[in-house]
Amino acid sequence: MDCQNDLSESIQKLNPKSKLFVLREAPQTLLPKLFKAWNVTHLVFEKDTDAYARERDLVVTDLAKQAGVEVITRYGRTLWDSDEVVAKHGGRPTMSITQLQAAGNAVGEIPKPIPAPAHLPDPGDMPLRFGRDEPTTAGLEDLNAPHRSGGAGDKSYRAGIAGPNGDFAVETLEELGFPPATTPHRGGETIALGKLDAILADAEYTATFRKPQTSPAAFEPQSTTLLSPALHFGALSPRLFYWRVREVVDAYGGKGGPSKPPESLTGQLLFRDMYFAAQAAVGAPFTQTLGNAHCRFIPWHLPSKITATTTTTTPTTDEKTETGTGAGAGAGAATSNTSPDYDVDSAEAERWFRRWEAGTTGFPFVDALMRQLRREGWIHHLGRHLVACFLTRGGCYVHWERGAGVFAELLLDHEPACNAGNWQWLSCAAFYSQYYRVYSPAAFGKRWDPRGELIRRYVPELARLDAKYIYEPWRAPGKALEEAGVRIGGGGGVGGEKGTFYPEPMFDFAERRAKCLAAMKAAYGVGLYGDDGRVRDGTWRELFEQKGQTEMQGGFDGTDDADDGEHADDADHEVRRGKHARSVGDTVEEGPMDRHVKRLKA
DNA sequence: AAATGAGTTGCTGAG
DNA sequence: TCTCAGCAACTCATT
Repeated sequence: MDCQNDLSESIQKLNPKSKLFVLREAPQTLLPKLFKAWNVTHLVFEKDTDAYARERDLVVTDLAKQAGVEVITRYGRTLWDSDEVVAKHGGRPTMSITQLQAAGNAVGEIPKPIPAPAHLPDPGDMPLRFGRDEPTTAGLEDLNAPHRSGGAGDKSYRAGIAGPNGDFAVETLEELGFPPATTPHRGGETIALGKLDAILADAEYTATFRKPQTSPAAFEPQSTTLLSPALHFGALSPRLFYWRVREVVDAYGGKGGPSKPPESLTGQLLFRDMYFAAQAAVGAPFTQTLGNAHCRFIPWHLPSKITATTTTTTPTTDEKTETGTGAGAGAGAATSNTSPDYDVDSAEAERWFRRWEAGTTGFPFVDALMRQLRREGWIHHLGRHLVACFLTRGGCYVHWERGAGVFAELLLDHEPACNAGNWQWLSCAAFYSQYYRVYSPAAFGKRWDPRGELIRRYVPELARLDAKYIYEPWRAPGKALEEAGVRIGGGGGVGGEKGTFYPEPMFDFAERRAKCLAAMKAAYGVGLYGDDGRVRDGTWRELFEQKGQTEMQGGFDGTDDADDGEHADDADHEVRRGKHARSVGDTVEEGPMDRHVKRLKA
């Protein structure tokens, strides 16, 4: 919204008669009517590699051809056209930064951005002498419903194609039924370009930027550029970013010279291209395990439901694209990693997942990051590493697709390709395999933030606790807790006296780390990938049971809910909705059904 | 072609 | 304060 309003104002500055004209209807039904009504000769749009976007753009292109409209596409989301990168990489996904660099270099030099127009023509007539088609949502639920306030629902469509005043205005949060944003991060090209200028003005920062050495605990100001949301929403061109950084880097004469990819600023853009190109090659299964030949099958808890219609298709090579928000009308079959349905194979893992999501794990650094994410829509990349490792291979052993779903919902800079790719990286399902390198929820934070300032900010319950104990408050002596006004207790909810209770850690981290390591070793030993038939039909289980492996889907590991044998049968089809917008303060209690849940498939 | 080194971002404890 | 081996050990790139 910030972006659309800012763009509209920029257009108006060039020509007061013009602006950004927003039409409220799905392009698949709207465009054919516009082609006729407005005598359209050309349709120009940006390519995209996301599964839904590809599907939509194919339909639109076909409709345009039928109407005799010439279609022109450009790619603006990446440094190189992802399809060309894939072509130069033999049609295979780019699975390492070296591969991306080699394929990118083979494509050619990264194009320089085209300057913005200096003037714009007047808009023509835009008569709307046709009816409005409703979005084809039959059988689809409104995924955003939980976020719309007051049960008002989405009023933006009801207002008509040209909006409530008939002036093609940008929709408002209120029309969409959303409450005011809680994030302090604002969008729009003007802000993004201003930020870029400010960053580049600091040549030392720009030229010597080394991502692994930026702090995940820094806030006000953060240690990285925070330009990822601008890249996502199209407020900043990655190629403009790249070339303006290059100018500074090339001119830099500081001691020790500039940093280089992959750690440098331009390196960060290369990683982005790597994920986009990987997605372009793999297609729809890239955002999930099932049907993904490049993603290891690891029998995590809380796996996505496998249904007859779960997509396993791979698109043909020519129409590949990238990322978008996927939140549009009709985002359907193809975007399945955020599918709300998953099997609760372990009530314990489900509780851990809920507490992770709510920021009430009892591990303060994890909770601070998750609460920062929920409130502000952004956390530092290394913070994402920690919480992702913790949820998957380094703690909860919960499926990365669950975490990716939560990130997809909360991140301002969410790119399906980067999100899925990074979750695969951190969970060691793909891109990365050193699973024995496990982040510690206490040690990792301390390294960057020994005073625990990030925790004090986002977990106010602990704000006054001595730095010595702030990462592990359960180890604090009673006296220290008392002085800080902290009470440790509860299973992850904040108790009656708001802000005074902080939960006990939900498990012994060292113990969980050891279990996860052993389970990862077993999974690597089995060596299945997502496209294996045994993943779909469930016979993968035999391979793991032969190895005596217990930490897996439906595995019995003798934990607190092992007393429900008589209910095992009706647990088989227990499914939980994956989208549940609980706020940080909510108590996450074990539901009556939870204790009945055991395993999903015989 | 087997072997070696490197891989954006682990932790702990010794020196 | 910093560096480094040890922990256990995976893939990829290069030779």
